[in-house]
Amino acid sequence: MKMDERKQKVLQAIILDYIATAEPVGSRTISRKYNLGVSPATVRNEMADLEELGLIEQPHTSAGRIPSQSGYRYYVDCLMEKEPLDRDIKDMISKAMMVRIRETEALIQVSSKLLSQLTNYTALVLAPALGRNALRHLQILPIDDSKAVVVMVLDNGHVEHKVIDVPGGLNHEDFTAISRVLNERLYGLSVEQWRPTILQTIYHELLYQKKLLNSVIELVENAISLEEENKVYLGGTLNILNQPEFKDIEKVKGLLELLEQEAAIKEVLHPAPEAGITVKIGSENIHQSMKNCSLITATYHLNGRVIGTLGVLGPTRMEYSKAVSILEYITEALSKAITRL
Amino acid sequence: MKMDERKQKVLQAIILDYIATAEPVGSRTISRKYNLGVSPATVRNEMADLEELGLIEQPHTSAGRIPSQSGYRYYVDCLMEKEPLDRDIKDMISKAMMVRIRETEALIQVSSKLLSQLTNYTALVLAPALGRNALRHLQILPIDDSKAVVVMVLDNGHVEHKVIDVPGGLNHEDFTAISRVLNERLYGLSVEQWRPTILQTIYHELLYQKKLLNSVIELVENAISLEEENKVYLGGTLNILNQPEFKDIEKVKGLLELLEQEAAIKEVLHPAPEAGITVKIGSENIHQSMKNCSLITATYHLNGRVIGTLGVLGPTRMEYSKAVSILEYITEALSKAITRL
DNA sequence: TTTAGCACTCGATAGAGGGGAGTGCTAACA
DNA sequence: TGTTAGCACTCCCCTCTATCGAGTGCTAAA
Repeated sequence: MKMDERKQKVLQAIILDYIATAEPVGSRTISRKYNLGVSPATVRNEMADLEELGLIEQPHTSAGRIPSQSGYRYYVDCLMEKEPLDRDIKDMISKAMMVRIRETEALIQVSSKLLSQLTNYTALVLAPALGRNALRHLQILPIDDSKAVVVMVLDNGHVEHKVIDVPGGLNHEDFTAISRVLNERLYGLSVEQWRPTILQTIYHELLYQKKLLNSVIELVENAISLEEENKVYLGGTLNILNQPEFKDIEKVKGLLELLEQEAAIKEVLHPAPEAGITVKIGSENIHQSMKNCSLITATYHLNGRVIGTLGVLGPTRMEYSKAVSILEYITEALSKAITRL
Repeated sequence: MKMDERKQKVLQAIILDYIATAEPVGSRTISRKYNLGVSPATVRNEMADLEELGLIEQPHTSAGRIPSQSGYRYYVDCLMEKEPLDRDIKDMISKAMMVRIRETEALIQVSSKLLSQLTNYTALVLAPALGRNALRHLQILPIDDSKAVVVMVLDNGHVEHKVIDVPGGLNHEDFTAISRVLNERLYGLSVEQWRPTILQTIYHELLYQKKLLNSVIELVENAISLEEENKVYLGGTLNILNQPEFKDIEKVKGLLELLEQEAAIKEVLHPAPEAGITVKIGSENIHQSMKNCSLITATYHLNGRVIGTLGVLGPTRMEYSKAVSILEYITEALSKAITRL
C-alpha cells in the first residue's frame, strides 16, 4: 500500500486535530473541518489503510484515531510545513538577545527563558564546554594564610572563580610570581590543553621554590575539574503540568525527577549530531520517563563549530511545527549573539 | 469545657494516627491501638467534646475525625514531645558539616540537602545577606578595552565576581590605582556601609583623573546591587509529590510554582522572629497555595546575631516532632560550622 | 461516669441501563 | 472502480440504584 496524496492529507488532519484537542479524531470531524472534499465514509476507508500502515491507532473500537509514534515520525519527516513566525515574536527574540549582556551565561539563560515561554514547553540548554576556550587571564588572589581565590578569564568573556587551599608561609610576592608564570605559560591555551603543557614548564620554572609546587598543582587540578564540565540550564520546567496527558501525578513525577538530574539532561542533549534540528519522538528517547515525550534539539555555533545544544521537551502530542520554528530562530539568534561577544 | 488529661491523650492519639495514615481516625482505632483503658463509646464522647472545642473535625457524618488547624496548633504548642534523634542521623549531619568546605554557600547547600533528605519534606534555606560582611579584598582585573572583572572577597570567606563595562583608554596602571584606592578605603566595611563612604572619599582620591570616575561609580553600584540580596536554596522540591494529599495535580501546581519564585520564598522566610523555632500551620501562612501546608522555620546565627533561616515545608499533616528535631539539630550544626570559618 | 446496644448516616463500590460517538460493512450510485 | 449513504454494532461514559460497612450519636443499663 502506498501513501497517496489523500492519505497524507488525512494523516495530517488527524495529527493537527489531535495536537490541538488531545482527543481522538473521528472521520466526520476530518471530512467537515478539513475540507478534503470527500465524505466521512471515504475518510474511514483511508483511516483503515493508515492504521494498517501503523501510522494511526484506535484507543478502543468505537473511538476516533490518534497518531501513533510512527505517525508523528512520518509527519515530522514528510508532512510538516514550517510555520512562519509572527513579526512580534521575532522582535521579542531579537530584542532580548540585544540586551546589553556581558557574559555567555546570561545569553544562555535568556534563550532558555524565551524558548520555554514562547513554546509553553520545557526548555533545556547545554552551555558551551568552557574547557575549549583559551585562557586570557589568570590571577591568584590570597585571602588569608591558608586560602586563595583563583580567577580565570576566558577569551569568550566567561569568568570563573574558585577558592583553593594553599600551604602556609606564602607571601604576596610568591603569589605574584606564581600568577606571572602561570599567565605566561598558559595564555591562549584552552583548559583542555593545560595538562600536558603544565607538567613540562611550570615545574621547571618554579622548581627553585619547592614550597610553591604543591599549591600550583592543586590550583591547576582544581581549575581543570571546574572548567571541563558544561552546565545545563532549564526553563519552564512546570509547563508539562499544563498538558492534559500529564494530569496523572505518577506520570509527571518521573519526568520532573529526571529534569532535576543534571547528568541525565547532559546525556540527552550531548550526543547532538552535527546537523541542525533533531526530533526524538516517544520511545526514541532513552529514558523511560520520556516515553510520552518528544524532544526537539538544535545546536548553536561559534565560528562554524558546534558549542552547545538547545532543546524543547513536550508531550509527543506537541506542536512540532511551531516549536521547530521558534527553536530555529532562537538558536540562530543565540549563535549570532555569542559571535558578537 | 476544659481540656483534661484524657482529652489531651485522645487528641494526641488522633493527630499521631492521622499523621501516620492520612485517614480519618475512628473511636475504635483509638481505644484499641492507643491503650487509654477506656471503651470506644467513651472515646466518642471525648471526641464530641474535642469537636465542639474546634480541635478536630469530621469530613462527613459517618467518617472518623481528622485534626483541625487549631488541633495541630494545640498539639504543637502543648502536646508535642521532642523526638530524640538516632545516633546515626546525628552522625550523618555532623559528618556532612565537617566536610572540608571553603565557602558558606557550600555549607548552606549541604544543610538544605540534609534537611530535605532526612525529613522527606521540602527544605528552604535563606542564605546570609552578604551585604553585612566586611570586605577583605577587592580587585579589578581588566579583560579587554571595554570590560573588567571585579573580584570581591568578604571576611566570611565568600567570593563574588562580576563583569563590568569600563570606558576605553584605561591602562594597567589605572586599574591598579583604582584597586588600591578602593581597597584602602573600603577594607573592613560591609557593602551596606559603602554608599555613604564612597561618595566622600573615592571622589576625592580619584578626582584628579576624571575619566576613572564613571567606571568607579558603575563598579560600586554593580557591586552593591549584587551583594545586597540574600539567596535562597531549595532541597527536595519534589518530595511533596509523595504526599497523598497532593495527589491532585491542581493542588500541587500552585505550590511548585510558588517555590520557583525566589521572592516569595524570601518573603516567607524573612520575617523570622528572633526566637528559635517557629511553626506556621495551614492558613497561618500568607500564600494561598500553602494553605494545606505547614512551614517550620529556625534561624541560624553567627556571633549571636541571626544571619539566616532554615525552613521545612510539608503538608499540615506533617511529622512535626521529627521535623522539629532534625531542623533544630541541623540549624545548630550549621551555626557552629559557619562560626568555624 | 462508663459502657453496651442499636438505629442511622453517608461515602465507597459495583452493577445495570441508556446515550452517543464512531466504526466497519454492504449495497447502490456515478 | 472509486465514492457514498445507510445501518447495525461496539464500547466508553454517565447516571442511577443497591448494597456494604465503617463510624457515629443516642439511650439505657451497669
